Amino acid sequence: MLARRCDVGRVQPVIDKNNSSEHFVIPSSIAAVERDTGLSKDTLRVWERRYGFPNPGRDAFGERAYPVEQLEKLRTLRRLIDQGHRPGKIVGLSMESLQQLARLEESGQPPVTAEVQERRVALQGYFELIKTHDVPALRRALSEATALLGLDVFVSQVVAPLGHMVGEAWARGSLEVFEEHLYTEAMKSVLRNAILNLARGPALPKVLLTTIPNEAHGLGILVAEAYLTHEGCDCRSLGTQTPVPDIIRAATVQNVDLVALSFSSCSNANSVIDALLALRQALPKHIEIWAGGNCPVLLRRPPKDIVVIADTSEIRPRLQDWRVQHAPDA
Amino acid sequence: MLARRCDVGRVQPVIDKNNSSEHFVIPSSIAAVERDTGLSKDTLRVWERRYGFPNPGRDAFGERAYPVEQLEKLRTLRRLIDQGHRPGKIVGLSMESLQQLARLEESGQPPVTAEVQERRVALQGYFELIKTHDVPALRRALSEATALLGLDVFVSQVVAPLGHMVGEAWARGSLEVFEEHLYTEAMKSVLRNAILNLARGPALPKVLLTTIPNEAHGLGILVAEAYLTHEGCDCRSLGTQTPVPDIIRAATVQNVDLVALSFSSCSNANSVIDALLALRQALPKHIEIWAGGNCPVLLRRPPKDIVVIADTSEIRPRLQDWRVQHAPDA
DNA sequence: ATAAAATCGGTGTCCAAGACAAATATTTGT
DNA sequence: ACAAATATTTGTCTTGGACACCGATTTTAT
Repeated sequence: MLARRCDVGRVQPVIDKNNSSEHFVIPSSIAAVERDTGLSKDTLRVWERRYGFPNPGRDAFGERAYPVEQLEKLRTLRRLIDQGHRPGKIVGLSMESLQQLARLEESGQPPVTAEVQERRVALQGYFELIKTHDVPALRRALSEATALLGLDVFVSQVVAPLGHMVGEAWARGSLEVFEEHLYTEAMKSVLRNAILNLARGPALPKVLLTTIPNEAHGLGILVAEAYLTHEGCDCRSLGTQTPVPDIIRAATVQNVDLVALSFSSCSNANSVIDALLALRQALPKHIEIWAGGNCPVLLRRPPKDIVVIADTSEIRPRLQDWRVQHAPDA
Repeated sequence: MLARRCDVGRVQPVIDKNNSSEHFVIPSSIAAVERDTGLSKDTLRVWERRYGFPNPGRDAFGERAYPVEQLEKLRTLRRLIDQGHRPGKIVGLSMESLQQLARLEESGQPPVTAEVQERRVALQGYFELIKTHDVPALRRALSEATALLGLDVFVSQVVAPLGHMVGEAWARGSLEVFEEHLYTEAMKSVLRNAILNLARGPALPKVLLTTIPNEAHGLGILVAEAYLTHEGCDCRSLGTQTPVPDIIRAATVQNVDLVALSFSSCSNANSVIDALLALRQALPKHIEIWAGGNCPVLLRRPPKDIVVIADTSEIRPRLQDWRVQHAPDA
């Protein structure tokens, strides 16, 4: 009887900090590390070769076995790299240095306008609801704010800055990933509700919204849908992660005027431009492609004939442009 | 000046079927094929080596360039393999044979009970709304059905069989992927609304719901959340794609009684058991782990100490078990 | 002085061919 | 007929090399 991979190897005794009772922690395979960090197997191997980190042990079958500490450091590295740091400069640093580095980032670019300043207290309140994991209360509070401010103001003065706060807190490690998930769920719920309550007018343009595979963050397209619906557009969302050929089919069959895609900062840069090029290439000229989200590569090398939306405030003028350009002349 | 990868190579002239004007179709890189088919780069290369398919050309840099037809065939193959076919038996077949094979599958296992039979007409109606892409009407129809039948009956007699119909239609190619996305979005919207309208009781057990990374299908956890909330549980959803370490933290910090995960048929088998083992290993014994969804590997080799939910009808008795087992004795 | 072009180290992805554990199918033995 | 042993299939992991692309600096041209 052969030993099974899950039975032997990759097991190290570790003392639990909380209850001090001994238990075992299974080091992760390279596939699991890829899954949990978003770093490709190729990248993990080439870092090991070049920088000496990660430095995984080997299980009984000679395959890489990453201890939990290294997985944690890799996750921190990923965050910092998404923020603009270069791998070669930071992989050698200790975990403490990395956390310090993340903290420094904090006071970088404060996206605070005068109006936002006024809402600081409210935002802080939402943030504390996130930290206490009280999703129903958060949802209620956000929902009230929507009703009070109106959808467009809510988006620009609450969703955007709160997203910034959450992103920053996450980047410097003071907000757990699952807490960010809780926030995202609450916000999505509120936005969806707001969209449903709007009168759905068949006004132009007809918009298709989605994200490409590997881009799991769906908050962006919801914000866009909320804004566009509020402006009277005819929105159709495919949800997240639609394969590129299917985006093409949907846009063609449904005869939409523009395709709106959202990209987060954790999206793979090559994947983003590749998908945008393929889309632009396959779709007829008269269908516009809008790409939004806080994805660095969109600003650094914006592909030809793609409308890049760097901020929600750009949506309205862009929409005006479109409507002027496609004014009734038939 | 060096030629850039996106400028040269990988371009083939093709005649457009619709307007017969010539345009160019860019063959896909191996990364794009992985993105759009879900087949790993390793798998794509090893299939090529063993079976001679796919048989991509090479671009100006010697890298694989997959024509669209091959990408389409790969997507069909993926569908059939998810259905239980073996790669070696079907990769050599022509596209026509594959489609025929998919059609044969259709009359396989009809999951029709007497009650379901009664609802056939209604289900057919929903299906036609999907095919006409009328999402608002679909949402309205489904919403009415929820109110009429009650959430539990709606789940078992509408969501489940309709999901089957959609899955089958998709498998035999008579439903586009984007149409499945439209259906999913509408259903999610209806379920979310239904959940919000339920009184949120703080009754036990406290449940954490999510999916692992690489598992994008969020309908499963929504169905579970609807059912469990209807049964009075205290549900907290993290949305989709939470990294395993963060599921562990969320479950620990929020002190939940059980973690419910959903897996679709397209989820990678190794990833599934790996994640479940890691979770079971890291979480204390008193936290139950439930794994649901139509993922074949869950039934074939259910991991130790994991509760496998093969059908929504199993949720209620399982919940009973839990409540009996954890009856107030303190 | 300012803009465009060439240079250069850093970085991720791709390639090849081999190895092998685990999953599945088939044969053998009782 | 059914269980155990054997054979085949299949996906993932391995190593080490190659190179296109990115960002920044330096050089050249206007």
